[in-house]
Amino acid sequence: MAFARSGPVRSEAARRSILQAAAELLAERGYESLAIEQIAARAGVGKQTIYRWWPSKGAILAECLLEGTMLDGRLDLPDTGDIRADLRDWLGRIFALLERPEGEGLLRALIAAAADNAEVGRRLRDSLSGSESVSGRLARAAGTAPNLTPVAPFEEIAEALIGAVLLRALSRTPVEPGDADRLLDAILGR
Amino acid sequence: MAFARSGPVRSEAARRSILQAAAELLAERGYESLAIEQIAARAGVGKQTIYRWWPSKGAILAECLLEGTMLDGRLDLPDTGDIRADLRDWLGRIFALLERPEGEGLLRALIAAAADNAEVGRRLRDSLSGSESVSGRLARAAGTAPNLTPVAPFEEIAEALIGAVLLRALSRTPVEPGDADRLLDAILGR
Amino acid sequence: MAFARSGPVRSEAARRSILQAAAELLAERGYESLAIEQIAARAGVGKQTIYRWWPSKGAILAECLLEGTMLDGRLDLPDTGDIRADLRDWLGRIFALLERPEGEGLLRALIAAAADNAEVGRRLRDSLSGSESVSGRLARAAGTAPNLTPVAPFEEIAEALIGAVLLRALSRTPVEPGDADRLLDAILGR
Amino acid sequence: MAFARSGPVRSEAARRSILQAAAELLAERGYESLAIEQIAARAGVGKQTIYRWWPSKGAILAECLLEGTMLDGRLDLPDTGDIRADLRDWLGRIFALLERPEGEGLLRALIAAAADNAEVGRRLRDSLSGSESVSGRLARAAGTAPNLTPVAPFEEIAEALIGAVLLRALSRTPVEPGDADRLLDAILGR
DNA sequence: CTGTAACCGAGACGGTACGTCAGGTCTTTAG
DNA sequence: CTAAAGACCTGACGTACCGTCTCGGTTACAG
Repeated sequence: MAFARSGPVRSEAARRSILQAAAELLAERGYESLAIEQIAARAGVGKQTIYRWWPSKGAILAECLLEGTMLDGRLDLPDTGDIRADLRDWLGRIFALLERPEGEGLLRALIAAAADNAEVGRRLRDSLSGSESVSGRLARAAGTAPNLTPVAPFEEIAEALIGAVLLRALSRTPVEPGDADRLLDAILGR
Repeated sequence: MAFARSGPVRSEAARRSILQAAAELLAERGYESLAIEQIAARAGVGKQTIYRWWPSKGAILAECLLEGTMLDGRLDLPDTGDIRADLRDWLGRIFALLERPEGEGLLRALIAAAADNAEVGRRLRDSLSGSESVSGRLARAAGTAPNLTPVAPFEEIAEALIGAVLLRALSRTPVEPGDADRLLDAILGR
Repeated sequence: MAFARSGPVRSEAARRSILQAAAELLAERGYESLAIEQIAARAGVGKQTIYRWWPSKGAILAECLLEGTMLDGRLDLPDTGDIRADLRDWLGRIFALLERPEGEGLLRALIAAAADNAEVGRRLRDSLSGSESVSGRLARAAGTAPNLTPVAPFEEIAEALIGAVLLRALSRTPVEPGDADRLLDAILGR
Repeated sequence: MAFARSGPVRSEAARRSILQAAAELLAERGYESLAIEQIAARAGVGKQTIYRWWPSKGAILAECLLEGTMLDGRLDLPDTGDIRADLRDWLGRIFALLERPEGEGLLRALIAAAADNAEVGRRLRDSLSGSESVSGRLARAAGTAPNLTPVAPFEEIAEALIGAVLLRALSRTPVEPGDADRLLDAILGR
């Protein structure tokens, strides 16, 4: 019988160890200084084991995002029925993350990763929008929510909210109490 | 007379040549692959002349932004008196930039630069807002413009607009006709 | 079985290529201008491959001397039974080397190397004395050779002979026919 | 009046300061690590002042040797009438110099300098032979000294003595009591 | 059971770029 | 007009990682 395969199969332990190490090092050193050799060393793994399965450090980070190794669900959009409250809660948690230096650093590292890896760019957007997208939630809520303009262009609103957060991180604008609320009011209307 | 200094003075020709080379290479190769040695080579300058005056490649790019070597005024907010039309024009030009691959690449490179250099982050924000800030213009227009909600939180609106543009570049969302208008309507209200 | 070693092994081809390149460049450029980067370039080898195995350029040259890459046996003391004739032959060949400009240059380069690397100093001395030391040969010959003062202090004689050669090279005294003979007569007695 | 010279003349203070600094630094750091910039700094002089008057660091050292800035007469051959005693005294002082680490270092530095600068080579030889050459003294003594083989080839003997000293320094052979005597006996005969 | 093929860790290899240092030339300024 | 100060270009330094490759050792399926 041809096409038979033999030999051991990909080591799940190595894979998880690599993702873990990559996530830690990204937060510690930023994207530019993140080195494959360091990942390999911290993960206790040969360099070739990384190159065998991922084409670039960006790809490793994309997989981290996909698995939630990095932001593990902490930033998902909740769903209590009150979309406005949910968004307020969600934005509040993101701004809280930005207040801590390591949180801001992590977000900036992710932005850098997104800037040179398309997959990370897409994943980062999805990841920040929670498991269910912000715009999707807005659309679903449109008919029922009493405190939301019914004809709002949901995609654009989501884009603006997330974008504003990214700009915050990039420009190092210090976060002040109430900023999240003001942003939300500005975009959703009062 | 004490405290007298002597010796030659900083070469303006070298300085401009370096900024020019840095801006070109950033557009061509992106931020991560941008190498000081290449800048020096293209500028026809010794490496040490760069290290003497700038602490990092980020600092060079920040100075480029400040001088307008990079986006040289192409993205300034115009001022015709009609703030809504001005914003539409401004956003339209930014989206037009994003449609060309090298334009999108340049913006992503700048984002990467901003992500690891605070000064670039601040300058990028100012640079995108034009010589006069978007929020400033919004505030000034508030009393007079008939087509603008008078009590709008201008800072937040500017943040959202610019942020949305950045997110576009990061997530590689393709630009389609009318996108700029829809974004503007979504945020300023109809 | 524990304690097993794995991984690739040192490349013998790279090692020999580096020694060869170092020997050539030393003769061409002298010791001070001998650059590790040039050795790496000429040997077709990465710089790190040199730094991995040798701590300094002196160490490379010491290994050249040890392997005979540099003077490859051309200057060994022969052994015909007649120690005086052997020494005359040996000194003659050294003086012949000094007559050619590249030979003198090579010897001066070696002296410079010896001056800042102890190992090269020792190896140079051994190397010039041939595989079997001059003083050893003198001692063995003492009982049997009819044309040699029996009680001669062999170590010192060897030292003086080799030293005189070095001084020749350093002071650029031009070599003239009969010089080798005169030196030998002066030191061994007539 | 034609051919009149104007302006200040070469500063003797600067010249001596440079030679002094060069001599000190050579002893401290060796020849390879001896840097023109350091000489300029220690001498309190601009680099250009050195380059204006000397073509290379070797030339500076040659001038030091000529002026006696380096070994200032300490190693001159004395003249008591007893040539053998004089040589013994002279060799003894050289070996004493070799026993101290900084003395050995200085000699090795001078050898390195001689190896890449012809002028230093010649000067070093003369310098070590004292203000009056060893071979000259040997020749003059030939008729009168009772304890010296009258027909000795003086040039070669001087060459051998000095050469042996150089080889000592290069090969780091430790100096032991009586070495100077043994060398002298070996070469002059008993 | 036993081969054997693919995995694993380790790490050497030819390279590129780093940031530093010194060399030697040139220009500006003070005296 | 000299000489200091020091900016300039050049080029080597020694280090960190790149991505590829080669080792032995170690599974886990195929026969």
